[in-house]
Amino acid sequence: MRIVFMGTPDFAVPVLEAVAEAGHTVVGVVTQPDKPKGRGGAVLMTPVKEKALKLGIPVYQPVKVREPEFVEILRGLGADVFVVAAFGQILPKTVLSLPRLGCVNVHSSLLPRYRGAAPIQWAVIDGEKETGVTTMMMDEGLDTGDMLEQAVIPIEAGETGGSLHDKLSALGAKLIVSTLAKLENGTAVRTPQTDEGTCYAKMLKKSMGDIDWTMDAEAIERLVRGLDPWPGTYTGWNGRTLKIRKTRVVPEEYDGVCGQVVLTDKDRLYVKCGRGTLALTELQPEGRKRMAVDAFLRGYPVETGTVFVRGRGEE
RNA sequence: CGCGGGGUGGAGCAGUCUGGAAGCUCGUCGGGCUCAUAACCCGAAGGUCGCAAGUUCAAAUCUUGCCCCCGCAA
Repeated sequence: MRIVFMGTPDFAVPVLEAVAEAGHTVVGVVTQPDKPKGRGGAVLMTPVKEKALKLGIPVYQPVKVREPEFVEILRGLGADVFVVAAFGQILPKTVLSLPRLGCVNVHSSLLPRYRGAAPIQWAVIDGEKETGVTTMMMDEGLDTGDMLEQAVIPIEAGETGGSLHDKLSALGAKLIVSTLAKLENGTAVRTPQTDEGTCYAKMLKKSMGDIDWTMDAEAIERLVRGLDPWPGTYTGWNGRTLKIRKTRVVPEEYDGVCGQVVLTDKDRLYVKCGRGTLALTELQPEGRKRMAVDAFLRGYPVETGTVFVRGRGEE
């Protein structure tokens, strides 16, 4: 089939690759405009653009896909179907109705749960036992279209937003190939989403990572995993920001206030939470790489009784 | 030219401002103590102080250029 692919971040790259390798003709790739990113304000290509260039596919980077001139360009590509994966722009009806077979989206959750921007991380944060990817026919709503296929995977004990992201990306790549085949030979089955059990995965914000030590240790542990590696969780310590990279829940309760270091020795750093205790096992001071807690404690002695606070820890 | 921190034995840090014998907490190896130990005691090995050039009697430390890592902001 003739396909126009729309996507932007790393998640979409394997999907684009799989579609191209499945023998379809990707006649164009639409991705977000390049923006200054990273240190020094360097302008970087989006991951999808980089891959598209390697594959020799024409790249389009409209500021708004709905601009009439661009819609005409899209129409001119004469695609049978648009495949959309983490594109980052809302497609208006005029665009959705262009391709003969419609627009198919690869969404990284088990719809109707976790519609929205950050379904992968929220599934971890909420402590879900499993998640997956869903392919669906796009409509004007936000991830509300009819579902085509779904693939499920369990969320492992130490799963992080990053590890799950990679797994779902690969899974989504396989699934879209299957879905496209069914669309092509007319065997695709559309299943409307129920309105029950839906929930939205709000966009992640840096401030979400500012640990509230009054929360339960288990909830904080999940937050740390869900937001790793980005945007990451942190706490205030000596007027500085200390990133919390990895933790482990300790069942014992200690006396102290929430956020207080209640036990520490060569390789342990226990912090009291709203309920339960959290052992910090991997940390990252400002300007440093992440390191195991024992290494951290060698260079940054922390005394029992120290209290971690919100923000930057200015007293 | 977005702002900033950093590269010192295997690990994490101090020392750099105020040049002048490379340090701390660990790890490793050997020995001792012990019923035993991740505990304790004694000893040892291990470093071109990111790279290059310069200033100086003397540079981890001052000057210049370059490489790499990281935090913030986007």
